[in-house]
Amino acid sequence: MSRQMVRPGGRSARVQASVHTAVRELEAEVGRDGLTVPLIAQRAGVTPSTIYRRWGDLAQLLSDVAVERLRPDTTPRDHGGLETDLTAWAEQFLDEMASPAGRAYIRDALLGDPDGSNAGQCSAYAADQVDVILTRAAERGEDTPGVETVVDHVVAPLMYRILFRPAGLDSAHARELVAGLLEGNAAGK
Amino acid sequence: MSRQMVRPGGRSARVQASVHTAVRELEAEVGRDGLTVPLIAQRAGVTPSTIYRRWGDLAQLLSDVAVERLRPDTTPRDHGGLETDLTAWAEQFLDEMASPAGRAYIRDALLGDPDGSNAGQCSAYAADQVDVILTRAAERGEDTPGVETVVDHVVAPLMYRILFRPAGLDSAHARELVAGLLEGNAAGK
DNA sequence: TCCCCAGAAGCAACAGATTTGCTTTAAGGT
DNA sequence: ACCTTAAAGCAAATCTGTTGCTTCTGGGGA
Repeated sequence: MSRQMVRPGGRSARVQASVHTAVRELEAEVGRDGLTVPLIAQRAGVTPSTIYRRWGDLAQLLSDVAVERLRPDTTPRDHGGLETDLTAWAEQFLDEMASPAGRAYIRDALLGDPDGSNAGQCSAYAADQVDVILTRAAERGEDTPGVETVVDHVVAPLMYRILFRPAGLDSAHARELVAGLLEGNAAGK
Repeated sequence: MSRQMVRPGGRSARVQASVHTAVRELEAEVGRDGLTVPLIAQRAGVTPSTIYRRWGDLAQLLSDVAVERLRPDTTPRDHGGLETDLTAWAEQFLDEMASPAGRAYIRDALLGDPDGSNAGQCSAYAADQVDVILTRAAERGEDTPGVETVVDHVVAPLMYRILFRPAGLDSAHARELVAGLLEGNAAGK
């Protein structure tokens, strides 16, 4: 389980917040590679051992912060039709995730994640967004594929290329994936 | 570039070999999390600074070792038909990659890989295997999709789930992906 | 063949990161 | 208001990474 929910209202929460803030500020100031636990602790007004005890190590702390930053901040825009909605969403997803910053967050999220829960969270974010789009389409009466199908045929290929083949990845490919999905089998699962 | 090819015949090569061996042995003895650079150095009969200078840090060393272990050791078996070949390959791929050990190697390969070359190598291994299968099918006169299509619709979904959604992943899903690919559009790209 | 050079490895001292036992603080429940 | 307990602070001990300098090794040229 992520270390997010720890006595939501007390000192722990304050510490957690100040540590997360310190990470974000320092990342901007000294860069991703300049981050160290003692440095973060100092900025957060906390002792290093607090961080070590709560997060284990820098990797897990960064993983937590990365997941936060990967949380979508808006609901997918409604363009009036499934294909346009999905295409626009996929393009934006790719844009955000394939950027150097996005890649770094994904890596951090995966890296400090012994049990896979943070990675699962990221995947859930994407699945939720897709679900919103599909539900909307279904309400319009459109014939929609299942969330799993979209994840397999759109989200996964994009993420795979982001992680394993940094080159040759553009929004045209995102559009093709969506198009291929909808023409082939609009009624998957 | 991977740190593999360094003066293939001299002392460097011996050091590299003994370090890699030490990593594999120790991983078996103390477990993935018990590994440290000094420990590996001692076992390899080398000073820690040698490792730090050549590999930078533990993550990058592990990444190198992981890529080695992810290299397929056999050519995909020939079952006489595209669908059977692909299905069998996908099931085996999933088996190997989704195991705890496989997941750990993939993570290691991805994480200690600043420039993405090790990840690219892993992806290339899979693509090569798929290519062998497709080429064989084409020679039989079968109608085959392109390698990219197979990577997008079979390899990527499997890898995505392995990394982001450890649960609910079985060979049935691998079979479905292959079936979906071949029924939908046998002549992709 | 012998000698020289460049690239690696060894060594050792150092800086800083991590771990840990114990003490102190403060949320949350009664 | 009091108790319980999880979490934070503190400080000493330990271990990991870093660095300057020396020594070794193997390949190439005279």
